[in-house]
Amino acid sequence: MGAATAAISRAAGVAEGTLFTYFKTKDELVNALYREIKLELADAMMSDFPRRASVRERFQHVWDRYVHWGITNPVQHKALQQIMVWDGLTEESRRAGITPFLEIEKVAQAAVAEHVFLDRPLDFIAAAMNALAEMTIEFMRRNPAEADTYRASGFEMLWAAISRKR
Amino acid sequence: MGAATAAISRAAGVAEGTLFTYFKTKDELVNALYREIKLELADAMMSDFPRRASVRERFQHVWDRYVHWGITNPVQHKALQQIMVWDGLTEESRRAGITPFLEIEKVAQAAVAEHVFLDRPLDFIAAAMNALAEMTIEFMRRNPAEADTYRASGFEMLWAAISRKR
Amino acid sequence: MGAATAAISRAAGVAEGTLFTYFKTKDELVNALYREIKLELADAMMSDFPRRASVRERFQHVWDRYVHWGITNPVQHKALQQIMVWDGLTEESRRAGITPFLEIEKVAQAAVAEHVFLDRPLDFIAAAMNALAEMTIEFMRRNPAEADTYRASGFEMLWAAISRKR
Amino acid sequence: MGAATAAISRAAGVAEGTLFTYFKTKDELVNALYREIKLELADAMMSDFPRRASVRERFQHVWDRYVHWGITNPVQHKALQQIMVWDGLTEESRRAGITPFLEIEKVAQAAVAEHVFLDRPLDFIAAAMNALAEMTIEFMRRNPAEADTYRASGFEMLWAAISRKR
DNA sequence: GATGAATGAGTCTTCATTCAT
DNA sequence: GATGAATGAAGACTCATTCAT
Repeated sequence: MGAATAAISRAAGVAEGTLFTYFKTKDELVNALYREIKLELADAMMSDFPRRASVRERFQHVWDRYVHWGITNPVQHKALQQIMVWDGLTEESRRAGITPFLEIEKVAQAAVAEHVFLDRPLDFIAAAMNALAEMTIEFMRRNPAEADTYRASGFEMLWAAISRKR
Repeated sequence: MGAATAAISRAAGVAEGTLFTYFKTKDELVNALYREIKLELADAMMSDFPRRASVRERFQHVWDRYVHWGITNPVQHKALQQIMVWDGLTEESRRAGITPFLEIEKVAQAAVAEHVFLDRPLDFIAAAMNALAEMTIEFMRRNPAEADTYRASGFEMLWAAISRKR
Repeated sequence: MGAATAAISRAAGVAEGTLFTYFKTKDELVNALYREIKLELADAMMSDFPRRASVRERFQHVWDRYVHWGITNPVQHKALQQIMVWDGLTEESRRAGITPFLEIEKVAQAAVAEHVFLDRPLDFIAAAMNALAEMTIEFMRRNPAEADTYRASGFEMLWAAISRKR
Repeated sequence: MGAATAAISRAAGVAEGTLFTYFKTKDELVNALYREIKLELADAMMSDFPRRASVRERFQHVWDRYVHWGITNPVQHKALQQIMVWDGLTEESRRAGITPFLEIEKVAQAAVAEHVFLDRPLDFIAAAMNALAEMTIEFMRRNPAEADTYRASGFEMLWAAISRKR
């Protein structure tokens, strides 16, 4: 689906048969690709993470890195979106894809404990961030001139959505 | 992709060839399907719309109807998600798919004018609602026992995200 | 195995995809082909069968028709040989392929009852005929000038092998 | 065909590439395998050969060893059957495969000279033995409880087929 | 206008063969 | 000489599309 194995191997710079020495089936390949991209994304988000900054600054860091990665890696970003609505993604891969983001959940956990965030399930908070970031990336891509404005507005929305008012 | 034309025609209760008397290609068919489902969804959201209620009540109405439709129409919802990341969706269809939701944007416009909402692009607000609703539907589907809690929490997030504090 | 689906469809005078509207897999196709050829062979053997002639004459008739069919239908004959040692042939097909030859077994049965044949399992007798006929066909094909001699000698061997001496 | 070179090298306990330092192509390898198995079979048949026994006893010896080898070496036996109907087997290999069996033909030759056998081409006699033995092996394999009966009956058939009556 | 059998380009996958180590 | 990762041609199979009925 989406990409033919011929296209994938071409993109990877290997022969078509080579893919199948590493992955038994295309499904397996796509699942592995999903985890790989998720890891890359997590790396991008967590590098230079300001562990001692305020909750808001830490979230802002993660947000900025996320949307920046989305803009500068359009191919991977597009692939990720398509894989996420694909039927062949295993529950196992889905779980594995979340793992690298647990650091972020920990920050959220602390924020809930400190009454900075409303008391909501952590994965729900993480998913909200994800959803708003994806939608913000889309607007940034379509309107590059206003990209910075969208990035800032998007984060304001997120912060308002998850933090305790006042 | 995703569904073969053979499956689509079977689901539609017509012969395989018949599809192609109405649509020149499958791409055209999928684009039409997209608009069709979007219309259904808009209908579901706007029926019984409380035109005279408060901004918050009107948004709550729309939100509740949206997530309810997503839960009760899983097939269409899934199709929609897949079509939205599909390469063949035309810009024209995308625009047409938004049209039925202009009513909602009008409400948002009024809310901005009345300083109920922050001053943001209306389509950005609409997209935020969409993104949060999709993510909420996902949680409701995976955790039916807590569906109502998620629906309410999701709306609180949305409202906090777009409304002016205090 | 042996023949590619491309070759089979070409031989059948249809497009490659057409095969798969009639058979779900190649295995299924080959199994069907096996039964088909077996039926043809049985037809060839049993047409003009001299139901009232002596046991020997009836066996001679069957023998002559068999080796003649093998010589004049080399493609089908070769296919049959290859399918018979193929792993994908189902037990069901094997049984179905034998059915048209039950008439011959009936003759053998009568011959056993009349003490014309030695008292051996009927399928063993039939298999002996089959084995000797196949080997005879091979010699006839390799040495067309002596074909008639081989056909006659082959039958003498068979008759000696299965009939009661003197 | 039937077995991939990967499987063959695994069975042989060598690396995939190693096969091709000994054989230029798979065809060549299979041809060599054919001769190898034929040699093994000939060895099995001719060991303890009772050179001074009667013609019948010598044939019986060969027959017993043949069917015994077929039963106890199912893999090689199956391979042999498949190679024999395979298109790539060279005429040269076919001839070479027969060579180890010339000893048997010599016995048959003597038997013809002594008027024990009917006057038929020696290779025709050998082929008949082969054909009946193969078919007998099949019955023995499918019905192990009656294996000895089939082996004896099979030989009786063979002897009747090739020896001069009375 | 509706049908569905037939088509063949395109897809995933296998496997004999090569070659750098 | 041995290895096994890499290759790509060839194989089985799918599916959007056509067209005679």
